[in-house]
Amino acid sequence: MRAMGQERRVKIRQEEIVEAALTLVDEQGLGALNMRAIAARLGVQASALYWHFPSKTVLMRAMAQSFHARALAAAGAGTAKDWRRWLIDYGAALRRALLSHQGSALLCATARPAPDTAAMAGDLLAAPLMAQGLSRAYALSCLASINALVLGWAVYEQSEAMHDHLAEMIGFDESFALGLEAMVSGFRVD
Amino acid sequence: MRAMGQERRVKIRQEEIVEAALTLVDEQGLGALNMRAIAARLGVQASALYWHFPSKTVLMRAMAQSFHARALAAAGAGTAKDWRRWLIDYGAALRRALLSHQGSALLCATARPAPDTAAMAGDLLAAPLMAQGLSRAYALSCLASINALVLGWAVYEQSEAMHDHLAEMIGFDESFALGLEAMVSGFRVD
DNA sequence: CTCATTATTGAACAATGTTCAATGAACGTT
DNA sequence: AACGTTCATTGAACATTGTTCAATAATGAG
Repeated sequence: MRAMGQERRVKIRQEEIVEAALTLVDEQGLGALNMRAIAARLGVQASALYWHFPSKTVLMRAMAQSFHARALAAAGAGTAKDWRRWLIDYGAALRRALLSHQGSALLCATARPAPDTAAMAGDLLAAPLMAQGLSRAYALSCLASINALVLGWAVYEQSEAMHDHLAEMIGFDESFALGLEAMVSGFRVD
Repeated sequence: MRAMGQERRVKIRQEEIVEAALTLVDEQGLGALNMRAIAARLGVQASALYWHFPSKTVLMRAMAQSFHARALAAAGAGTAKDWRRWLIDYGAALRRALLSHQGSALLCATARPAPDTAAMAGDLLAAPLMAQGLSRAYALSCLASINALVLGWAVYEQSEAMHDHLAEMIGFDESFALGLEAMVSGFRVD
C-alpha cells in the first residue's frame, strides 16, 4: 500500500510551500509574492509548484486558510467565558494574528478560504456562542460583523499609504479596542 | 494664455480614463482591469495612458479617490442630525456606494487615496461630529471603526468565493445593519 | 533489476505593466 | 498663411509573471 505514504509526503510538501510563501509575504510584502520567488526559496523551479497546486489562486487560498486556522486556534482556547468576553477575545486574537504578518489582511481579503472550510469554521466559531443561548443566525451575524471589523482595520493598518497618515491622528490599538467593545456591548439578545 | 485650456483638457481626459476604468471594473470585475482594456474602451493605445498617469497604481488610487468622494457627497448631505444618526447614515451610504460597483471594495482596500486627500476627507467627516461636542480624536476613532466595518463587510460581500456561502447563513443587509447599529449605540462620550 | 508512479526540470507561451523614439495634432507667434 | 513649440498618441519593443508541457530524474513496489 503506497498510496498512504505518498499522500503524506505530498501534504508535507504542500505545507512547506505554503510556509515558504507566507514567510516571503511576511518579509517582502504581498507584491513580491510570485511563483518563481517561492520556488527559489525552496531551491526548486517555479513549474515544480504546479504539481502540488493547480494555480497561484489556490495556493493563496491555502495560505489564507492556514492563517485563519492559526487565529481560530489562538482564540478558541477558553470557551467557557461570557459570550461578550469571548467575542472580544476572538476579535483581538484575530487582529493579532493578522498584524503579526505583513500584508496578511490583503491576502485574506483577496483569497478567501474554500467554501467547505469556511462552513466548518463558521460552525466551530458559532458553537461557543450558541452554547450560551444565542441563536445560530444571531451568532453568525455577530461573528461576521466582528470579522469585517477586524479585517477592515487590519487592511487600513497594513496599508503603507494609510498607516503613517492615520497613525498621526489616532492610536490604532486604542481605536480598534474602542470600536470592538462598542460593537460587542451593543449586541442585544432578544 | 494657453496653459489653462490645456490643463482643463488634461483634467477632462484624466476623468474620462478613471470613468472608463471604473465601468470596466464594474462590468468585468477587478481582475479584468488592465491598461490595454482601459485604452481600448477609449479607442486609444495603452501607452497613451502613461501621458496622463505615471502608473497603474496611481490610476487605481484616482479611482478609489473618485469613489470616496461620491460616498462622502452622498452621506454628508444633512449634517444637522444627531451624531449617532449621522454615523449610521454615513456608514449606510458608504456601504451603498461600495456595493453599487462590483469589486470596488477590493479596489479601495488595495489602492488607498493619496495622503493629502485622505487628510481632507478626515477633517470633512469629523466636522459634523465635532459640531456636536465630540472631541476630534474620538470622532476620528469612531469614523475609522465605521470605515473598517463597512469596508470589511463589502469585501466579504463582493468576494465571489464568500458571497454564496455566507448568503446561505445570514442576510447581508440585516447583519450589517445589526453590526453597525450595535457599534454606534456602543460608542460612549465621556 | 525492472518498471510504473511521482516529482522536477527547462523551455516555451500569453498576458500585462512599462518605456521610448518617432509621429501627428493643436495653437500661439510672426 | 507659414513656422515652431508644446501636447498627445502611436507602435514597437522589453521585463515580469502565471502557466503549460514534453522530457527526465528520483522513488519505491514487485
